[in-house]
Amino acid sequence: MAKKNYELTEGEWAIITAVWDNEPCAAPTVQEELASRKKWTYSTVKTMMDRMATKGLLRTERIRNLILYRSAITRRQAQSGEIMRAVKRAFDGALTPMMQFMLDNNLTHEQLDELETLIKKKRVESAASGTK
Amino acid sequence: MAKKNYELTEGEWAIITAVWDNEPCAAPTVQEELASRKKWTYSTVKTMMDRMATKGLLRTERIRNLILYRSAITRRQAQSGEIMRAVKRAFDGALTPMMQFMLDNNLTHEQLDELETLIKKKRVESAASGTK
DNA sequence: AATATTACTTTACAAGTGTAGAGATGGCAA
DNA sequence: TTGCCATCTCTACACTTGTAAAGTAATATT
Repeated sequence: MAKKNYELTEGEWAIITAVWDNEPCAAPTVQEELASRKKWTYSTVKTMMDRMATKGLLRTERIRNLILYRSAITRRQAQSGEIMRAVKRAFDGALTPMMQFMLDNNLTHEQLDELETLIKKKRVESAASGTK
Repeated sequence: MAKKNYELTEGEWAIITAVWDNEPCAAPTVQEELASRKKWTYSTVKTMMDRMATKGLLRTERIRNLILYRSAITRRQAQSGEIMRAVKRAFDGALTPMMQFMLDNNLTHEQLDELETLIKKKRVESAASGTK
């Protein structure tokens, strides 16, 4: 398995999000789905989707006159890619400093509490099975 | 104050990092500094730096035949921008889910411990002053 | 002064991304 | 059968980013 680091553009995020939510789906569906947020014409959406298919972000299946698209990467993969990108560029690849930055700058009281709970639970879980 | 969300490209990150470390500095300095990692010619570096100045990422001061560059944004601002970018695209703007994702996917035991300590300390700090 | 060195300026080009018009095509309604 | 509608295909263009060569100007060296 390749474990590639996917870095999607703004537009690609918009599109693949719509695909995840409707998959498998045709280009017009995606265009309509996005119509509220993005004022993209059908042409625009279709072009982007085809480019994404070429890149391996989407897969296509042709059924008679219709082309069905599905995502070729999972939401998790894309999310992970986005995080990796940030950590690599802005924190020299080190995750803990990045999390620390987020703690210091972006979180409220309640979110801190929430997080602490999560960590506790996480620790218990990973203790219960031989985790890295 | 504008509170803009800065999104730097890969190349811009490389350059501004060198600037932060040498500021104020001239383009040749930056080029030499980066020479090990990036095999960019002077021309390339200079072009990028001038574009960055135009964009407001760097500021310049001309002293006779020399142009001195300084960063126009702080490392923190750039880091924050990178995080905001990720959270906006990949987590619909919600920070806690992003942190949870990082906890679940990217961290080791030790890092979890580390983080918990940080959170504890953070909580004490913010309790000690009327924080949001 | 003549030359070499250093730093700057101008110009260019390819790939990628956002954006879309215009035309082709297949299937359904009148 | 004749159009109309949905969908697809082709082509294009501007802007950004990475990349750099070539030329010019200022300074330093001999």
